[in-house]
Amino acid sequence: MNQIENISGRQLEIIEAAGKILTASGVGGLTIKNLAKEMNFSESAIYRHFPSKEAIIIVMLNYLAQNMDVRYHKALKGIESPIESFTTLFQNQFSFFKLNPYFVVAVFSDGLMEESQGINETIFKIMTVKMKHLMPIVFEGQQKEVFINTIAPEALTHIIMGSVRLLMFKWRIAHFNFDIEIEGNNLIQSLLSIIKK
Amino acid sequence: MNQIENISGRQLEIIEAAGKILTASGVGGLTIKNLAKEMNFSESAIYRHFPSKEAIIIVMLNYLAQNMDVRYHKALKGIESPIESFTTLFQNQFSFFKLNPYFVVAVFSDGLMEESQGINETIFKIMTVKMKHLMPIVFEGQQKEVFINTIAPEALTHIIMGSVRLLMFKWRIAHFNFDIEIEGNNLIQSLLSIIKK
DNA sequence: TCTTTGTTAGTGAGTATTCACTAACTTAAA
DNA sequence: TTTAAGTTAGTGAATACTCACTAACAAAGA
Repeated sequence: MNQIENISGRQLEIIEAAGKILTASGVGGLTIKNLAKEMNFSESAIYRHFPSKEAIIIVMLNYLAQNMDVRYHKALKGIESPIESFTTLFQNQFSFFKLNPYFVVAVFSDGLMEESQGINETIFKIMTVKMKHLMPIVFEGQQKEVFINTIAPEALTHIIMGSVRLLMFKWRIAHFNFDIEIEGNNLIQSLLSIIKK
Repeated sequence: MNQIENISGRQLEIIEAAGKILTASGVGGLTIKNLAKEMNFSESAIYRHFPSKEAIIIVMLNYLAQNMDVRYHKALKGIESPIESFTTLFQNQFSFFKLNPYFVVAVFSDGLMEESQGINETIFKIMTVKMKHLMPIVFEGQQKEVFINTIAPEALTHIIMGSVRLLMFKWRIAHFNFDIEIEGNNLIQSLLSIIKK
């Protein structure tokens, strides 16, 4: 889907510093000044590695999206049962979020979005990556009659993604102060108990 | 729940101007300068009516929350059936959002949230108002065995609220370019077809 | 093996712009 | 004559970003 981005070591460090700031202080804290402070060098040095703040965010989101896509592919490989696929997909997602909480901040923050068309498109791409993996699972589950058939796959996918997003949101406003893997698993079970035939 | 706020005519005008800006330009566009321009007077005149920008947002959110609470009460009065209550609650909500799209921008924007404790609390209060009305409907539906019982009412409420939130989000990033009442009704039907026993 | 030349990754000072907010003044109505 | 509601003209702080400059290193030619 996407060509492999060539990210230098320093660029990766900067991205990780940006993530650290996002987790700690949110979108509002992500300034060039704070980024430079986190990297222990001057503000202008940032611009040796990125042309703009927008570029930093876009590269960061792309890097994470790519990471996510690869993880999903690996995790779902060889799994046949839709229920197992469903469970694996979300378990994988929750453990990824646990590892990279700033991803949640970035993707679910509208502050980032409004200004830049490029950032907007990248976030949209991430939603698409997620859909790309979830939809076929739901569809196949309905075909094989293990998931309920009384509702269109798009509608079912919407409901599933919405509840997952809300869990993310709650996790974020709780400042990541509960175990997203445990709560995520609870949600998976709740969802399955509803959509299983 | 909340004492009636005493809002002057001018204050209400300013709140409505803020709403107009939110709808058109999002959280980033809501500045005192833009607010003054929308009101056709100088920036400093705003401060004749509000002590701070934060106060404007808080009063606005409180006003909307109160409005919402009253509407829900009226709409649900006299309805017995949980399914009808459920449908009415969300139809009411979607028509309210259609009338006040800026409410969606305000409440679902994380940009607003981060900065101020006061704003944070007000948004939390709004979520509570919504929960206050939805939870008893779900609970009663489960008691009367018209809604499924295989899942805790909290979990069911979470899934419902998540899918509604996601619809709001989609509506917003589509710049309000579809009919939220129609799509909302579709969602209500989808949800009912899942949670009805 | 020097020496020239170019590159990479940094510095610190400064740019224009935007932000919320304020002091001092004016005007008009009660 | 007091007060409410407006004006003009500012403030300081923060923002992303640019500028001229430099130390350290790499490569290539004499």
